[in-house]
Amino acid sequence: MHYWLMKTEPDVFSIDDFLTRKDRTEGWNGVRNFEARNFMRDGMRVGDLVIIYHSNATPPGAAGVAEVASAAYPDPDQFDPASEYHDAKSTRENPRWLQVDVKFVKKFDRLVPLDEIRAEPRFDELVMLRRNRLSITPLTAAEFRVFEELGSRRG
DNA sequence: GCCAACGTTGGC
DNA sequence: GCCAACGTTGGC
Repeated sequence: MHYWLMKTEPDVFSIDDFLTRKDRTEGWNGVRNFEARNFMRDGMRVGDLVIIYHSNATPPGAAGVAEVASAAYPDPDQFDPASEYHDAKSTRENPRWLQVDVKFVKKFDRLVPLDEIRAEPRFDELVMLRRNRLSITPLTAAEFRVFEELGSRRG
């Protein structure tokens, strides 16, 4: 079992949007960074747990939990010339970009804001804080539990 | 292989 | 909207 943090802009896809999808599952398309792709391809397994993080939001922060629901497979948008995610260098024989399916588990009782993530000593080694802009990062089991603790704090 | 230009991310 | 960080591209 591995743990991950995946960023999403809530204006595009938020934790609440899982509830509008079939099986509360979303294909995590649009990842266009090789390191993030490699995490999906080489690291993720069905059942891994994922913190869903809202970026470009007010405030930004951790919004809930999801789980990996498929192995990595080619992101279809890369083959679509009309898509903003189209990649002319990608072929169906040798696709560059992958996605996984991600299934809703729960929304936190409250958003855990970035300020609080930064201030938390148990997040001193958090890869998301150390690696600017990387949209998929690994978590330790301990870090995952801290997110759950902070997200379930009452009022 | 170097590195400057360019594009994107994402907090503010 | 600004801009720092930093990954990618392409000329050489």
